[in-house]
Amino acid sequence: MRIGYPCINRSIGCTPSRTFRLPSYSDERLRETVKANLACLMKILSYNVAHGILFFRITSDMVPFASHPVCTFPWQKHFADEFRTIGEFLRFHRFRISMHPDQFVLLNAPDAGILDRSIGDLIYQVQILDLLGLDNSAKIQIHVGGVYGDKTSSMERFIKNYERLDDSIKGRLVIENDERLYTISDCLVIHERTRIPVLFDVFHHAINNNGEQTVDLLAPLNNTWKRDDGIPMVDYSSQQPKKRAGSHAECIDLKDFRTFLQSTVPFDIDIMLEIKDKEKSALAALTLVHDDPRLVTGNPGDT
DNA sequence: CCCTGTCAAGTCACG
DNA sequence: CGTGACTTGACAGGG
Repeated sequence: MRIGYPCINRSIGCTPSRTFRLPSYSDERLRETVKANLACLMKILSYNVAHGILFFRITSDMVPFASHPVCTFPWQKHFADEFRTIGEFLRFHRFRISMHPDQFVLLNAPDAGILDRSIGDLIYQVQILDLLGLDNSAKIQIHVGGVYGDKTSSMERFIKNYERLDDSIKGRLVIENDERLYTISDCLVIHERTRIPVLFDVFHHAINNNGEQTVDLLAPLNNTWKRDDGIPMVDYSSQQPKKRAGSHAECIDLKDFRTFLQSTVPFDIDIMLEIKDKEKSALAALTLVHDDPRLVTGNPGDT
């Protein structure tokens, strides 16, 4: 089991998501931005190793406009050495890595242009993971997409479009339940047809479900991840008290997290903490686990 | 220097 | 019908 946090670190003094406005685009601006983002990523990863945090989500903002027509600069070649170095570091320390395209990536979009742009973005994210030299246990997690007034046909469209994807994308793609439209049961239906692994978002499930109990879902979900996929990834977050249901908490609710961990034994999973204070909550969660090893299967970082 | 409207992209729920 | 929310705020112009 590993514990991780997404994209940025709030205590380290740099961001790996530096960007600029589209009208300011130039190859030079792109080079300096990506260079700074890569340097910051390395800094975050070093911090994570020093603190035993071996699960990390790399931001899709690493290379601004990577899948936009304006970007013709061969950043893949230009930064190949930097990516390789970071990748060696990741493999040496046995990191687990994920990426999460933003809401504009919709594999079941009826609009051909939206689908094209979505696939373009997936190709970009695959390139990042490939340049890092990571195997197919490094995953790209997306939601099923929109409903477009007809859920059944929208799920069919997802399946059809998924099947047409290049194997390099298929090997890394996993689907995640969302908080409004597609539940875990929907994802499992799609899995039956495509064999795509299903990533369990605990928080979304609490808000949007078909009455399934978490404890009953763990085995079926676990089975959707094959050997090459690595152990299942899970997204966990806490409700921000007194805010609308679904808003992410500022810091982790350790009592709730402990209860969740207890319910997952004996399944070995990697847990992404989607909490606003990022590494701070990850450290708190790790401390909890170290103080009570019975909460997890295996040791933190041991898988 | 700080404030804040806006940013490449899409969908849906809510008020 | 405009706005907020989404895995993640940061840029850049104006005061």
